[in-house]
Amino acid sequence: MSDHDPYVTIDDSDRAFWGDAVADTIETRDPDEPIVIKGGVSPSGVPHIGHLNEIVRGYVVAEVLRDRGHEVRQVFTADDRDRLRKVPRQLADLEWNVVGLGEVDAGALGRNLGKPYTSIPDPFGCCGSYGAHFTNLLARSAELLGIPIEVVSNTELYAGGEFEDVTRHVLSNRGRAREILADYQASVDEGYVPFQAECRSCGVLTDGIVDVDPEAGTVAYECRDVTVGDETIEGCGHEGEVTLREGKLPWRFEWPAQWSVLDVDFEPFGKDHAEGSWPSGVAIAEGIFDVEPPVPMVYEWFTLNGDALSSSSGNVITAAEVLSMLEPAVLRYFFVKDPRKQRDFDVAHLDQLVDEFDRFEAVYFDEIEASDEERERAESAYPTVVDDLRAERVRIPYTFAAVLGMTDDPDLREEIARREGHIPDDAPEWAIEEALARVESAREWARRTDNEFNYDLKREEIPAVDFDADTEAALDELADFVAEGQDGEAIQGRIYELAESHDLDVGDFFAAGYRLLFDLEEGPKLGPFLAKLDREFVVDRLRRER
RNA sequence: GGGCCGGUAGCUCAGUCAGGCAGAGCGUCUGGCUUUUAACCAGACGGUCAUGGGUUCAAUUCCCAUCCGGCCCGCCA
Repeated sequence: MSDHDPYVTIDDSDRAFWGDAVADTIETRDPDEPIVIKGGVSPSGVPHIGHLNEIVRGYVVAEVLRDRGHEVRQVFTADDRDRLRKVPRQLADLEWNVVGLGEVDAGALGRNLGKPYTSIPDPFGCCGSYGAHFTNLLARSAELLGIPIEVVSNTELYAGGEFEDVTRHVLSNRGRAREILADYQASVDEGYVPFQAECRSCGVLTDGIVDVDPEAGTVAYECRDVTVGDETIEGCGHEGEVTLREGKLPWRFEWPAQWSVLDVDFEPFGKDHAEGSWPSGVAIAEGIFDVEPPVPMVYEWFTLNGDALSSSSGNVITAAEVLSMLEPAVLRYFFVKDPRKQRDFDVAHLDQLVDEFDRFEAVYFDEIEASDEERERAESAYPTVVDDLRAERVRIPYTFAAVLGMTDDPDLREEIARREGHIPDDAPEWAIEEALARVESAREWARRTDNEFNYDLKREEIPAVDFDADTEAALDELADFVAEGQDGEAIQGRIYELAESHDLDVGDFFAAGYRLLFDLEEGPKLGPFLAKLDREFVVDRLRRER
């Protein structure tokens, strides 16, 4: 079975970039074109960045293969005929507004446990079903990242008949199917039938199969209780018959069936599948469907801010939220890193991720020193994270962008960025525009994490202040000094002098300044900051006039 | 209980496949700016490579055991 160890695809390669390792393995198989790359997830609730592994890991490999001249199809199966097992705590509308269950009809959802996602009404009423709603959000996540995928609904594969032959084939060979699966699952017994029927009476997917006639294409069932985790969903007891299109294969068979029907050449999957579904899937693909399993790749799971991603506990972050704080290219870059490592998506330290990306980019353009290893990785990985390779692009360091975010005047932002040397004189217009777009992202990051960059210049209205006479006198003198057009360092020095000459504590005097500008006790280095704001405003504000 | 993956500086991570002086960025500290607050420049500090054994001239790297985080053997990125 070592031939199908899903870890060796990357482990056994000497490539610096895992995407090359996978692409090499795929090429070794000499697959027909277009090469098919698949991912898939149950549309069970709000999609988070963990789910994006199923899309972005495949995309990275697709891009490497395309760079090598191959034609590639990236399909994504919405495994939407799976059962709703539990009611999620949170949902999201199509605009990514996360809402608690109380805001929708939770009772209605609770009554749908055990039914396929696509048989449950959309709680928001905007899509054809619960499944369609969350598949829609998954598709939108891909779109936000600029990744083209073909979304395939499992439900449609069954209902439309594309899955009928494989389903019949499994049922015709159910004895053998049972034997193979029993090697991997202790619970498989003599009476096991690899099919779940959608009860005509209550709609629950039942395992209570009493008879099958593959040739006629019918399955007789009795709607028994279904055990899902530690919950039991009551069956209604109805006895009836369905066609092969009105139910589904259990996951262990459905996955290899997808490989067969969709002709899958490569599929990345989470570590949860590495030792369960994957080996049994390989055996079923070879022993039942007589197809070669795809090239496998295991990815480790992410944590978010140090804790497990968990829909039920609410520790999730969506693509939309992430992309409010950084560019799509940076998020893609996160997925270009080694899939074998457990990785934390740390919102508090997003600046480090962005800095790392900037460096990665600079290595690609040969602008900084780097090891051969780093260079080799950037060479083939960078083109998968950006759409256009443009050496003239401009990147303002993320934390500096956060500083610029303290003011919302776009011209001032650009002026400061230029003065500090973060925008070259000959930078093209598009590059400046994109560079300054990062300011909005960094601002949002500062706001969300409420970190040391979260200063909000109170430009519109002066904060409520109450200074003593000495402080007021010193502020007036500082205003006069600023009015003369002094530079930042001079203003900084003057602040000290004024504090001393008016017998004020230096710290208190600085705090007065921060209070006037930000309604806070501390802030960025005051002199240079004052020098960078428009002078009239600063002078008026120091005089407490507006 | 059996098995699989991960653990490298305060933080985020390279490096381990193929054994050969322990790496980067950020943070911290120091100095520069004639005077506490850096978004600038220069420099320094920082590690028992989770722990303990073993193999080897040499181990972060290979082997064994243990600890920690997570996963699989029931469903689920």
